[in-house]
Amino acid sequence: MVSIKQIAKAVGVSPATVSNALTGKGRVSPMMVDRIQSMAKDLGYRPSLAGRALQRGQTGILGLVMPDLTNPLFPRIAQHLSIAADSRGLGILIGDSRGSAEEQSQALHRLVDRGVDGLLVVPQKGTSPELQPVPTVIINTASDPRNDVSADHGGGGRLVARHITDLGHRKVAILGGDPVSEVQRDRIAGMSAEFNNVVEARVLWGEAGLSALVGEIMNGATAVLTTSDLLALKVQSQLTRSKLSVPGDVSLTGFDDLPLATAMHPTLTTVAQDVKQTTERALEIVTRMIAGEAGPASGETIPMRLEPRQSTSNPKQTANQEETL
Amino acid sequence: MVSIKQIAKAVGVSPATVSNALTGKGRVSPMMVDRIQSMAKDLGYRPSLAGRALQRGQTGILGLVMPDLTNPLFPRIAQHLSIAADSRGLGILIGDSRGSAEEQSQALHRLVDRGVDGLLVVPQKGTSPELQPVPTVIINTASDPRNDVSADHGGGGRLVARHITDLGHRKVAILGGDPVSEVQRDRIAGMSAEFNNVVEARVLWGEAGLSALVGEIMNGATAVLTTSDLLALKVQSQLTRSKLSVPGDVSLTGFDDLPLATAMHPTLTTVAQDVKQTTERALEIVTRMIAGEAGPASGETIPMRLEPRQSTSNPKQTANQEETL
DNA sequence: TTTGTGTGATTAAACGTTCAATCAAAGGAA
DNA sequence: TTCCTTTGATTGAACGTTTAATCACACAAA
Repeated sequence: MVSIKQIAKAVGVSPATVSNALTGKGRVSPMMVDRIQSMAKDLGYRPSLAGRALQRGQTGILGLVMPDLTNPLFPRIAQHLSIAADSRGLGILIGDSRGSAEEQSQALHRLVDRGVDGLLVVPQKGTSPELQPVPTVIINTASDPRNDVSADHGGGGRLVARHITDLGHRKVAILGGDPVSEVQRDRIAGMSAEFNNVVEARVLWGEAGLSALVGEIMNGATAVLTTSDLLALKVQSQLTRSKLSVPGDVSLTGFDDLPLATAMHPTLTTVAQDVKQTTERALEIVTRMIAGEAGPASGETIPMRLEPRQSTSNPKQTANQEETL
Repeated sequence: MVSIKQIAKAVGVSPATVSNALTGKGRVSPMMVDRIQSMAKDLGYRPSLAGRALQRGQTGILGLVMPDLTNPLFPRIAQHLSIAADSRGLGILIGDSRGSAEEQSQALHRLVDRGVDGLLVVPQKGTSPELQPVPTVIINTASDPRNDVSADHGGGGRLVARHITDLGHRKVAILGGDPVSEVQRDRIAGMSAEFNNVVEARVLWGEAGLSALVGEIMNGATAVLTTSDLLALKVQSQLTRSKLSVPGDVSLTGFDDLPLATAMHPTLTTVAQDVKQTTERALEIVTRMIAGEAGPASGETIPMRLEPRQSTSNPKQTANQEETL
């Protein structure tokens, strides 16, 4: 490994001058800067991040903690974050909360011990990660008071709900995976708010809810709104087994716009979140915090986007629909 | 931040002794070790990884480069790797090849510049990542001469093929996503080898292949084997549109056992890879290389596992089946 | 007594970088 | 000339850790 000293010796100058020339900080003559830079290139100089980290007290590394790395959104978050990060010369170290609050806390500690300059945390559902000694941005949902930036899950819920309302549905079922999740609660709250009292909506949760669905439909529900695409796929399976077709007998919506949403038949109406924008904002906030320019939770929210596809249509005319129009 | 010096001062001893006591290296009296350790705990001492990295020339960080972080397998790889890594006190820095060979090379460079001690690379399909100045383990597939460890994709192909053969199918279609992918080619090669000449198998690729599928079935094919679960879902959509049912009219198989495989209806027969074992072996190999104990590509292969589910069954009796039994 | 052998601790340098403080030289103004 | 300012470079310390070399001392053997 070639160091600053070697360049200094090769050019016949002091290490400090080399450092100054390379970082553009002190006072160095233009011609000397040239000589040093080209010599650095010739020798294939790569600054030692370790040396720099020690001196500056910053590693240039950010920690990313997710509730569960098998989260279907993780790939997209990781990708955008990774791209945005290395355009700023930062690295992303991963940490997995493995589904529990204690593991989450340990993951945070490990990253802090590694000397990360900042943390990006998607909290374990239902938990509020303990405060760490480094700048931390929390990506969760609007209703979390600690939330720094997130998709507008409530708004997303309103979007699908409005879509379903516009199509003429007046009685629907809403299916969530786990009521502990603030994100899912916000999505459902958005739906409910939009439905207000023009649409009758029954909220169901988890496996029990999944089983209860067919009953709801027999009872007159003409659409099922879920809080995730995978859940929607499960619902579709359930419906198929009960000889109910989508969207013929019942309309169906998901959330997140995973790859499977367009692979399904019918393609799934869902709500997409702008992961790119969210992660970029998160990164901006955390770098700003690191620079010491920022304060507490800003709580911004990025709009979601409805992706209307084949799985939603007008409701089949039944006895329950007489009041429509 | 509390450093070794502060502990030294607090205990009234030299920094070197503290270092020795904490790492158990030099000669320190047992009682002194006790005093130092408890003082370290009291003060909340955390060793500076930067300082250590500078002195030892090792960062304790590994780089993980994937062809595309949105790869559906990435979450599982990242998770198991992350867990296995931090049980050894290592960190995982992520890099994204973003679908191109050049980006892959840049990602590798960035990680090397960051001072990673080793690299774990899932190569961009069809490429062979350039040699890096740090120990690198390549996770690809058996037919790649540079492969260090991977799932036995060929064996997986043989597994499904045998399953389909055992069920009595004698004419099938195989659908791959992209012939450039060595993994997919190996999977298909395994299928073909197993089918040998007892089952007639037509190999199709990509979107064109997807469209040609129905024709193949009209032509007597009773099963469709794909190289990925998502592809299988697409096939099912296509079949549904053509009023063909799974597995009634045609059996269907996937690959990888993604979450969607059990959410579908019917649940998808697929082949699971033991990501945990693969990543653990990869980690073991790379740490061994770093310790200087290992040589060139070992090329091990981890067996895959068939997951028989509802999407496969005996073929429907048709004119083409008269030779069966 | 001298010589030798452990034992437990210290010293000092090194890893590569940065940065404040310092210095030498040159040029301009008085 | 002397004094001041500017420019371009150097010195030296510091970040926190590790480690080889050294040292002081006690105790046993000669």
